[in-house]
Amino acid sequence: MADFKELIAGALEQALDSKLKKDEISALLEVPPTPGMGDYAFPCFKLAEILKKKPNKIAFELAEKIFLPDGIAEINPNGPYLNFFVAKDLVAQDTINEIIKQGDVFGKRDFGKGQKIMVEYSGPNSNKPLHLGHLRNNCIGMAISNIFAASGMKVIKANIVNDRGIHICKSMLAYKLFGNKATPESTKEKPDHFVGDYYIMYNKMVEEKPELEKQAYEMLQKWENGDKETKKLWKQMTEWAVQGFKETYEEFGSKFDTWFFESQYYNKAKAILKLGEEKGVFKRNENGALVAELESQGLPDKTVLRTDGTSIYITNDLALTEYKFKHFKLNESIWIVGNEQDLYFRQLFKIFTLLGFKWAKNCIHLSHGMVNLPSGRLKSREGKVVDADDIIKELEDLAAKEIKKRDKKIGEKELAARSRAIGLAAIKFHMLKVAVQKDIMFNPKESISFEGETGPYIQYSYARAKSILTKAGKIKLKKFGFERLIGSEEQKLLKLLANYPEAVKKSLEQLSPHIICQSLIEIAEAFNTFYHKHKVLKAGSEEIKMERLALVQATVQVLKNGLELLDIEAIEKM
RNA sequence: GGGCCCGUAGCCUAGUGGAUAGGGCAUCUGCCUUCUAAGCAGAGGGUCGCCGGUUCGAAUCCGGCCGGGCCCGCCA
Repeated sequence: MADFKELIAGALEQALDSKLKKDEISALLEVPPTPGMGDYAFPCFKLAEILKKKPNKIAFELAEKIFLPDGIAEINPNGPYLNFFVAKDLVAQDTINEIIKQGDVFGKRDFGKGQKIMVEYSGPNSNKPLHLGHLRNNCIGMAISNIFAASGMKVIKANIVNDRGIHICKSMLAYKLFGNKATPESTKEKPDHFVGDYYIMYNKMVEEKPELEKQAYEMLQKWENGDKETKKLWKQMTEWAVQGFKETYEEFGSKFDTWFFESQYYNKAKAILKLGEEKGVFKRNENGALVAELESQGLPDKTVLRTDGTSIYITNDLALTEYKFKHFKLNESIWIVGNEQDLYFRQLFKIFTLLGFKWAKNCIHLSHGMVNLPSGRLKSREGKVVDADDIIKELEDLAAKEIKKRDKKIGEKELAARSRAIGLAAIKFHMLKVAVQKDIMFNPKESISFEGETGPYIQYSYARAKSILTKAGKIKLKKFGFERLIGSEEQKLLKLLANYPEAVKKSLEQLSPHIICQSLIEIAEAFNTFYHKHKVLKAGSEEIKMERLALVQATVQVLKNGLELLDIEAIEKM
């Protein structure tokens, strides 16, 4: 694709007798607020400092002096800005040809080739089902994985199940006391919900019988000591929970290449703990617990091993992270975890640095905001959550209702597939369109709609465009000059399409999937405007029809590529 | 008390130094015998939390304050 920025920067460098270098100029170039002002603008404020002249005057003089490169149609000084108009037919030609030539890889690059990264996300606790917060986490995890992969990196998606600790013992205790050997099969319950119900039961019971808490801790002690009966119950309940998670992941589309279980790593930290003691990073405190001294690093100290020698959560991460880097030969590892754990990760990474691991600097915590309900914070202890399975079902049902309104004769199977695609698109886009660090308020009644800036809107635009191509039949794209796509609607759409790879690049650099969402919204809006203004199949001439079809085809391609990165299905019928 | 994050119309949100703060929801007005109206065109709605500073120029950078969230466990 012709790099107009490059062209302009080159011409400006020449006109400025290299007073500014090409890449400095390129960095200064911006896009004017309205298309009528031009395609690119060079602000002259920096030059005003260097040349000690008024920026308006500089812009004016530059316009006289500059040599117009091929592809630039017009140059126009506008106050302190020098505005450039690129040749419209060239924009169309370049953009469309490039998109159609690259097809599914348009927007992808290969600068990450040979690099390997692990994306750890989801991280459920084995005592209860997934909730709304996990859904946001899963959306970010999948999108970030896809965005990394689009840079050519090898991505390993990992899940860690927190299957060890007091929380699962609480579910176990309630089951032991009141379960009567029931099973998910016997009660016909989804197995993770089955386990979660006992957790809620425990928390209700413990208010009346505080001694249950002591019993739960005794159970944990038994578990730690390898008590056979306790382990057996634990194994059964963990299996139920994980089986349930897998069903939810399957339905939601979350994929994992590898699974870690805390119970398998928490006691493998001996070597790293010893190393830390030798290096003086970990010290015994007065009670005999092992503590990472971080005060001198501006962080609170962190206990890494209890007085009684048992592990806490970080003990697991210490062992597991070292294993990850060694075993998978990672270049980087990224944890997708909510911002409530910001301090925890700063401590963890600082410990790795102090221990002298050279990969310590390649650990990233992608911290995201919480999902809140109008009634306040999600509290799983009280069962006060929006359950993941419930919300998925609710949105799919809502989508099904909308589909049936429009298509009365739709078959059962087709309806199920389409409503799933649309329902999930609504959830995923809603979770991804907001900057990751922000908290989200989730109002089940109002938060998710199918209109406006939503997943279904993008899908709808795609389906509309695709339907034109289908109706057009087999088209043979001849070599066009595309001098018929110079109207403002076409040009706006073309520019947004051309800008899509930049959006993908930015979303990687800033670890921000919402930049891709924004790009797709703008493309869909521009396409719909174009759609209403111009008939494609009933165009005035065969030439116009073919050129417009090419534009539609390019739009279809970009929307499809973008939705794929967001893990949203592009569907041909709505 | 300390640390981190957030504050942009009734609600949600984009925008980290540049031109008139960009969208969406909701409200109001038009547009389906015309390639899918989950759409399009248009209207109204803003002290960019407040105060000060830096700058030719601040929603954006710095300082202070106010409001909200999270964290500061030998919990995860």
